[in-house]
Amino acid sequence: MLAIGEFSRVTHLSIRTLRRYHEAGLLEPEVVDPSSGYRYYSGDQIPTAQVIHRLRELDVPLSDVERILRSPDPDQRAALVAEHLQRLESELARTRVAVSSLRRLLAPEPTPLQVEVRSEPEVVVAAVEDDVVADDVGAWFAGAMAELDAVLGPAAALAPPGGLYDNGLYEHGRGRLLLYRPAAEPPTRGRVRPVTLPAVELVVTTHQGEHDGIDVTYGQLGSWVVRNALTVAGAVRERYLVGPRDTDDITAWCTEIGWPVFRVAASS
Amino acid sequence: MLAIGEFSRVTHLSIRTLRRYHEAGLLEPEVVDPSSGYRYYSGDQIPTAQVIHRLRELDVPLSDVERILRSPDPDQRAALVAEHLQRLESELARTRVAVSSLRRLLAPEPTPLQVEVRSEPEVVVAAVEDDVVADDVGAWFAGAMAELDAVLGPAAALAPPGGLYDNGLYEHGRGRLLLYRPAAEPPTRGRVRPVTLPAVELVVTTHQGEHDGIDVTYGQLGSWVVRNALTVAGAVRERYLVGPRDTDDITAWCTEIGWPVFRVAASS
DNA sequence: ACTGGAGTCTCTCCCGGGGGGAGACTCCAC
DNA sequence: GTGGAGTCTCCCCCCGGGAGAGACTCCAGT
Repeated sequence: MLAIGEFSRVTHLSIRTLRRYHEAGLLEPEVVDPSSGYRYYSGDQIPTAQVIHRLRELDVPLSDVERILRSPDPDQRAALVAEHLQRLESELARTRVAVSSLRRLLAPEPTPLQVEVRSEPEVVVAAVEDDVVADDVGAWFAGAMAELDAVLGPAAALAPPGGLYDNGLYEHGRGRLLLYRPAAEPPTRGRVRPVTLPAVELVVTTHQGEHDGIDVTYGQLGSWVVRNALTVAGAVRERYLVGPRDTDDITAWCTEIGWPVFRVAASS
Repeated sequence: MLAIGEFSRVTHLSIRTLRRYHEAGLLEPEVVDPSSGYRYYSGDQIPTAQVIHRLRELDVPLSDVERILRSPDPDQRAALVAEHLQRLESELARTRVAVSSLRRLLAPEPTPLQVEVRSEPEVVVAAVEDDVVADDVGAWFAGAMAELDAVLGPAAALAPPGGLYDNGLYEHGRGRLLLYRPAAEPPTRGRVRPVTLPAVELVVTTHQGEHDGIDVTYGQLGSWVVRNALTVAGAVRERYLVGPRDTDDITAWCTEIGWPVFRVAASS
């Protein structure tokens, strides 16, 4: 039996942290003296403590650490760990994107922007629509696109798919998302419905390359809108002119961004 | 001039976050209506907001973001950013270490441990000693070793260097560190002083490979100590038998860990 | 048996970087 | 002039820890 101080020395976890892990039910001391409240750990708990330590170093939340420790099956445990390693990997990808677009932002000469103003007529499309939290956009998008493709079939590549992004998504972190594909006679199946996109006046530009860096382009388009004394009205529209379904060359991807505005007199 | 909502839409920063950035002095609105408190941003602030966004995605603390934005010289700015990228890289290294030792921990068959009990005589060494916070151990170690080498000269590789690690370092995150090199006549220069290491009874094992995974070995040694009903007494000792000064092959590194104990009757 | 010091307990407060929501005020178009 | 959208401030919550106060407990030495 080890008192908390000794256990701390052996595991390199601070006394405070050990107490917190006890409180969280993550690492219960083998014995707790009911009168004094002293915690006593057994030597067998050292490996467990170290696993927790490692997982925390990987920024695995305590709740997930608990799930991993509680799962009796080693295979299942390995799967949970692998899941987190995957999360780390996607974070790494995110970091890479941030670095590259930071470079782009700090570049002395900003890329000039091709902006066009266009009247978009009302159109009926096959769409999937949901209220989504900002963090889930990626997953939702993949699912919605898959469902659209499943319902419409892959043949209908006549016109590129697109999406509408409710502004609440950026302002409050959640909002309505709509993903659509043009279709002659939009069916109703699963989450797919016919939806009428209203006619709008759009300020349009295109974003080249990886989709993650797109908010830089959003910002440039926003600057343009401000300089031209316009006001944004309604959900942003994106159209995926060239995307993962078309090519594996990420740099060739091309996304059109359309911002609805009020009363456009003339384009520049 | 953009109200906060519009600015949020353009920059993809949430309204709340923009308010916080204002409060933190990071991104002051161009105009704040003194009567209503309404914030109004100019289009020129969009790039700044996006730079902040990117830096935050790289987990740069707000205080450092501010320093980066405030530094007028682009070169200096680039240097600050590069500094953070380096931090990211070292974090990545830390992650890799955690992953590998997690694998080691979850391995079904733990490596058997060679443990030895040894009486260490009193010895006088050339040492650097300081109170150090846990996070600074790496930097302190590098500095102290460099100073020892500078004072003693590289020739004195007769016996490997070593260190004493106060237990408070693990229990409370800070404590006394001592790094030494054996020397016939320890000089007094800079931070280097002659220090007498007291005689102790040591439970000793060795750790192969990268130093970062060493706490797993600490744990194994701790288990051994517990199983053999011993009590830890005093600061842990490490000796760097093979280290970065000897070889670039990290897997060949070899660190001896010695834990002082009370009253050892027999070894196992 | 007593005592002192080290060890441990619980408690509250703090940090950073956000999110949630209440309740009041303001802006603007009709 | 009015309603609804937009915005304000204020307070509480989240995580995973760290800091410190004040009281209690353990244990070795006398």
